[in-house]
Amino acid sequence: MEVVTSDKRLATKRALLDAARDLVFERGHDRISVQEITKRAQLATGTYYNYFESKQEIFVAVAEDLERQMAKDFEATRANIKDPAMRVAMTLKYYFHQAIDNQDWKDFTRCVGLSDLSPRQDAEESLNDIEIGVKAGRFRVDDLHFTQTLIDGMASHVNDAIRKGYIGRNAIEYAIRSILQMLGLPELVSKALTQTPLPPIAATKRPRPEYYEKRAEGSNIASITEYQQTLA
Amino acid sequence: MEVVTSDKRLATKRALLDAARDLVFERGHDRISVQEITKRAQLATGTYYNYFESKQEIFVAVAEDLERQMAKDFEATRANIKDPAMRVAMTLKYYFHQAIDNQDWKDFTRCVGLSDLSPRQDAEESLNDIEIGVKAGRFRVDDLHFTQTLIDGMASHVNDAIRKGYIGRNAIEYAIRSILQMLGLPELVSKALTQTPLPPIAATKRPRPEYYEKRAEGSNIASITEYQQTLA
Amino acid sequence: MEVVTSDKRLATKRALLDAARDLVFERGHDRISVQEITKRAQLATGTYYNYFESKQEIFVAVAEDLERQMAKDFEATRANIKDPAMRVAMTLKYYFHQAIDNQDWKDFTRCVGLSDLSPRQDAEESLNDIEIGVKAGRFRVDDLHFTQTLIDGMASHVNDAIRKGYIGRNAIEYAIRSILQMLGLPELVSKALTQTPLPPIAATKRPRPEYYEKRAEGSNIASITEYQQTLA
Amino acid sequence: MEVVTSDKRLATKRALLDAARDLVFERGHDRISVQEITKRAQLATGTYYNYFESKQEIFVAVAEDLERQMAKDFEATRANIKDPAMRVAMTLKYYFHQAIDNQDWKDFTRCVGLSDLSPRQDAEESLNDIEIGVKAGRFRVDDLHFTQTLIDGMASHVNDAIRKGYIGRNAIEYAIRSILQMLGLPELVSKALTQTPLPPIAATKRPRPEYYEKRAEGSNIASITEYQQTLA
DNA sequence: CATGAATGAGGATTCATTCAT
DNA sequence: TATGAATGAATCCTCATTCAT
Repeated sequence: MEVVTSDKRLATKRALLDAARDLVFERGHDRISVQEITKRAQLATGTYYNYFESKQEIFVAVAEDLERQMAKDFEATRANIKDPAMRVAMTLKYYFHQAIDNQDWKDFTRCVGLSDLSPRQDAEESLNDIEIGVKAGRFRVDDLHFTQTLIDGMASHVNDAIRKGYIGRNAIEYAIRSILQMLGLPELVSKALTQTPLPPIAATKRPRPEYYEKRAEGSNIASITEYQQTLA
Repeated sequence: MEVVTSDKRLATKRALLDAARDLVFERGHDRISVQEITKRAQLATGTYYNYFESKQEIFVAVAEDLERQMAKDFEATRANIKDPAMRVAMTLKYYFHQAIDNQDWKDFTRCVGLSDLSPRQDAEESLNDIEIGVKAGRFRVDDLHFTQTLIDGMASHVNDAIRKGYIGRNAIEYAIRSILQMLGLPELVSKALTQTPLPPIAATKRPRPEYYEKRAEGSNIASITEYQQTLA
Repeated sequence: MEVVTSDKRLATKRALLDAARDLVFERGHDRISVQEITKRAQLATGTYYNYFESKQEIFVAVAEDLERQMAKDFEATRANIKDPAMRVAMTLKYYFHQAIDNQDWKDFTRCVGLSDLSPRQDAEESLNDIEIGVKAGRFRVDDLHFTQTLIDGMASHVNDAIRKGYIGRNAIEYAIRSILQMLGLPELVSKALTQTPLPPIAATKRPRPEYYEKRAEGSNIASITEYQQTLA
Repeated sequence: MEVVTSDKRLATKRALLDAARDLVFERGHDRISVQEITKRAQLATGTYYNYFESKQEIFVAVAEDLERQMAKDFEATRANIKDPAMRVAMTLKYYFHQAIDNQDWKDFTRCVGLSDLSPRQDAEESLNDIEIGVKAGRFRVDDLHFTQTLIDGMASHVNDAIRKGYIGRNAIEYAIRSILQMLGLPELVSKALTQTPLPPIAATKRPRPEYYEKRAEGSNIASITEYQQTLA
């Protein structure tokens, strides 16, 4: 309705979003009710429906938050990739791996019944990436918008198939290579770009139990002896 | 209570179990009600509670079914492993990989809120394996029962940590090696056994969409071109 | 159906009755199901309906058991009362007091929703008592049967009113006196008989907590000091 | 939570409470369902659970209502008792007798499975009474709060024992006397206070059948002749 | 916009009763 | 007769959603 969205409105919405997210992460097992969310956010039940049309909607919004966080984590790395083709390749790789490895994302979406959702690059940004590649003469694309949508659909589909176990994770490489070829890159170039490893990206993580935190810093394997000690 | 369980009783229980399993696999997204299960099984609502004490109970029972299926799939392979230590190693490996890769198991347990459950070897069988190893002089173990429980707990714990993303899948190898050492095998032997690859095991699969079925037989990667065709 | 009732049939019925009675006295608070009764009696659910037409019916039957027990407790005392008028007076008094003071009766009937029921003398026996009185020239009654029914109804009504608190317990005396006059005794005689105290009658009691048991034997008041000790 | 409770909220709660109470008094025999209560109160089923957490809870609340009514009935009488010791004695006597003789209380609590509940003086008021007595030098008490709780527990215990038929009603006198002595009054004084009869207190009664109503005004015994007329 | 009372459909569970074997 | 599986209505309770204030 309003183009201008007051600070207060934003704050209230933020409170609801945070409440929803925290509740899911705190007690993932249980069903979470709108009443609980509003209570947690210190708001009246009815207020919820001034911001979201249904219960499910807030969970989608939280997922978008998580997606934005991923984008932010990746931002600096992205900025350093000058070659448009490499940027597209790395971005694809990043989101594919997030879909498989980002524990917060997986926990959250599973918990709220959005298991089918894949994190994806912002459409505008993606479009931009392709356009830049085209302008730089690296890509050959007839319809920018359609191409972007196509890539999006492919990625979503591949993630789905991996999740369901129909195909293995190596499908990611094939998918990226195929997309690059589709954008007009020669086969060998596509292959090379695809094989380039993703630089390490520091994820903004939610707190984990201390023990594993330490592990994660060094080798990510804890000795069995230590495991045994935690079995008490 | 009763030692004698009539055929009819077994048939009804089977009908309920099948109905529950099928419903979960067919529409994993939604919550499944007892009413739906009994309707599907062509029974009255109340009948359910002659067989299970709560709604959750049937899901545990279905999980046990899946576990039994895994055991059956592995049976022939197991029988061919003569060395007790190798048999223990391979069995551990099998169940570890099932926990991570068996899609039916993962789908099902996630869907019914049993995500924490790990498939595990039958306790009796496991005990037997250890005992045989001891008698053959391969293992040195003081308390058979306790050792079995310990291994079970460790496996469960490792699976849990992997699922939560705290550690990587390579923890499996460490876990198996550590267990073997714990059983008294020398380090080098443990390592060697651990690294022996698991022979291919034909899983009894539930039907998949046709397309992926074909894929699965040959290379397990479908070309992107084909993917695109499925995007309609 | 059968005039001959086999021993087995009687035994089964007795098992059901005992199970029902015991369950009520053991956990008076809760609702008791037919399933529980049969389980306790080591019988199948369906068997119940070979003996009783509805769930409520068994409770009525148990109440009749308790009534029979009262009759038995009173039997010896009754036998010693030679005067027919006195016997009627004392019998009335006995049952009136049982209705008010017999704790088992009160607990049981309340618990199974039969609070309105009053214990009463067996109709046949009552009729007999009146007839004897008539034959001995003490009573003047036109219609024996009707008179018996009338007395029964009056007693039931008085008990009801006392239970509901509409009238006090002294109504019992008035009731008895009125009944005796109704049977044709002169006012003074009626009064005298009514005022004769009921001899002490040893009730067959179900076990009580030990502490109160001891009390009941001596004075029926325990000192407050002792009470306080039980408050821990 | 909320200090402010809207009028509407109070009205709805009152409607539920009244509906529950009336249903119990009207058809004490039957089980009463939440649906029936809400229907009677002209509300939706779910509304009930905005006011009470469980079915049982409303019955406790109604009992508290009845308790408040008792307190109100006794208020004027209490106010006229100047001596703190006498006030405590009379108050104890009042509630003891209510526990035994208040038909509404007994009917209600029995019917809803709260038979073990005893009506009791408001804790705050009771505490106050003791404190006044202490300040006036009539009582000697170390710990006001604890003493109040102790008295409460004793009363509850005595009522329970009377209800179960373990002891007679004369236990009340012993109980009161003992409590007074416990508060530091000399034996003779305690005895004297205990024996003081409770002044007549007009109870706020729910409507009774007309016949008994008239009775209650004069002698509380109706002649048997009249009884017979009601037997039709 | 915020509020929170009201709603009523939906879901888990119990249990009196029936009936084929 | 005994059995016990099957039934389905009844009941408690939850919660997404609406709406008057």
